[in-house]
Amino acid sequence: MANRDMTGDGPASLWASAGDRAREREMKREAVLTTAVRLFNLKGFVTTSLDDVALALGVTKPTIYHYFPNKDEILYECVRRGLDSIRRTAAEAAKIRGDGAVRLRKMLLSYALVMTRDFGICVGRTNDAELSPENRARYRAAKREIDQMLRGALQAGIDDGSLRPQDARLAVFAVAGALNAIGRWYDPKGAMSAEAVAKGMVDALMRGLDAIRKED
Amino acid sequence: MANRDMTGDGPASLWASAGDRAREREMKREAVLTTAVRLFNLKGFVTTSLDDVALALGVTKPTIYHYFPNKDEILYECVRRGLDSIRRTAAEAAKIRGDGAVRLRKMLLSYALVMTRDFGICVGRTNDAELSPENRARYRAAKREIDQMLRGALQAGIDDGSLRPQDARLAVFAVAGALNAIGRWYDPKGAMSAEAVAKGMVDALMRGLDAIRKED
DNA sequence: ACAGATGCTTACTGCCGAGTATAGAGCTTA
DNA sequence: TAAGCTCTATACTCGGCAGTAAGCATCTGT
Repeated sequence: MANRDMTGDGPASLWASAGDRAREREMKREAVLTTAVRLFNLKGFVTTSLDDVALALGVTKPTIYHYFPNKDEILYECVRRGLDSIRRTAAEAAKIRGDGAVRLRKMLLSYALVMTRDFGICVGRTNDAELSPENRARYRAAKREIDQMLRGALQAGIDDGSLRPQDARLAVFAVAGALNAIGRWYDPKGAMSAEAVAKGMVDALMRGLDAIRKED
Repeated sequence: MANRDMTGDGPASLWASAGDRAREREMKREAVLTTAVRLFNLKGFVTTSLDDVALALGVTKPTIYHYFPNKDEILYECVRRGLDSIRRTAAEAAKIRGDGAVRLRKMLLSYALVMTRDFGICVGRTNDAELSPENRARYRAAKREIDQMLRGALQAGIDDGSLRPQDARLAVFAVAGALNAIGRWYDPKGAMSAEAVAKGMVDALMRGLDAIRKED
C-alpha cells in the first residue's frame, strides 16, 4: 500500500491482488453480517449463538472473530446500517421542496421500506438493553436524531397548515411504532410487495395526521 | 379442606387459618410476578436472571421455584395477564351498542391503557421466540384472537359506513404496532397521564381510519 | 525456496445462570 | 412432645456460550 510503483512489476497486478484480497475480505465480512442478521431476526439476538451463525455460514466460530471483535459489535453494525438507511433517506426527504406534509410523507415512505428489509427489521426487533453501554448510547442517539427529523417535518406541516395541529411528540411515536412493527408481520413471500405495504401503511398514517390527501 | 366441620374447633378458625395461608401464598406469588415483570421490562427477559429477581425480593432463587415451576412460566404468566386484560376489555367493547367505529374506538382505548401498565408493557416488549414452544403457541393464539376482534370491529365499521373502506389487515397491524410501542416511551412519572396518552393516541389512530369524528 | 502475513481449524477456558439436592426452622395438628 | 407440612436457605450440578490459544495450511512478495 505504501510502496506501490516501486517495483518493475507494475501497479496493476499489485493493486489487483491487494484489491482482490480487500474486496474478498469485505464480502466475507458482509456474509457474516447478513447471515447473523437473518438469524437474529428469526430467533432473537440473545438466543442466537455465534456457533449458530458460524454453522449457517459453514465455518467455525473463531472465523467470525476474524471479522468482528465480539458479538455486540455484530449486532451494533446491523442496527447501525438500518438506522443509517432511515436517517439518510429522511435527511434527503427533508431537503425536497414542498410543504411539511409532503416531506413527512416521503420520510415515512422510505422509513417503511427500510423496515421491510433485514437490517430494518433488526432495528425494529432490537431491544436497546441488549447492546453494550457505548453502543447503546450511539443507538439511542441515532434514534433520537430520526425522531427529531420526523418531528421537525411534522411541526413544519402544522405551521404551514398542511397538517392538523396536534401533539407532535405523541403523533411521531405512534407513527414510528407502527412502522417499527412492520418487520414483525411482513412476509416478503406474501401477496403484498414491500412497496404496497409501505404505501398502504403511510397513506393510513398520513390520514391520521390529517394530511391534505394527494394520491401520487 | 376436605374435613371441615369435623372437629369441635368450629369451621371459622380452620378456614381463617387455611385462608390466611392461601392468601399469603397468593400475595407472595404476586410479589414474585410484579417484581419479575418490572425487571423484565427494564433489562429484558433473557438478560434478567432469577437471581436478580430473588435479590430484588430479598430472598434466594429456590424460593422463587416454590411459586413457579420455571422461568418460562413466569414470563408466560406476565404476558398472559397483559393479553387477557386486552382480550377481556375488547370483548366487552364488542358488545356495546353503536356502530363499528364506536366499538373499535372503545377497544383501542382499553388496549392503550393496558399498554401503559407493567403487564401490558411486557406484552409489547416480549419476543415470542423467548417463550417455550407450548407457551409460544398460546401466546400467539391470544394475539391472533385480539387481532381478529379488532379486525372484526374495523370491518363492521367499514360495512356500516362509519369507517373508510381500506385494507383491514394492514390497518389493524398499524394500529396495534403503535399501541404495542407505548411501553417503550411512556413514562408514568412524566407530564402526561396514562389516560391522556391513551386518548391522544387513539384519537390520532381513529382519524387515520377516517372515523366520524366524535369528541367524547 | 523462504519469511511472514493471512485465514481458518481443533481444542480449549471461564463464567454465568437455570434448575436441584438437602437440610433446617417454624408452625399445625394430634 | 412428636409427626408432618410449608417455606426458605446453603451449596451444589450441569450445560451452554462468549471468547482464546495455538497450530496448520495457503498464498504473497523477495
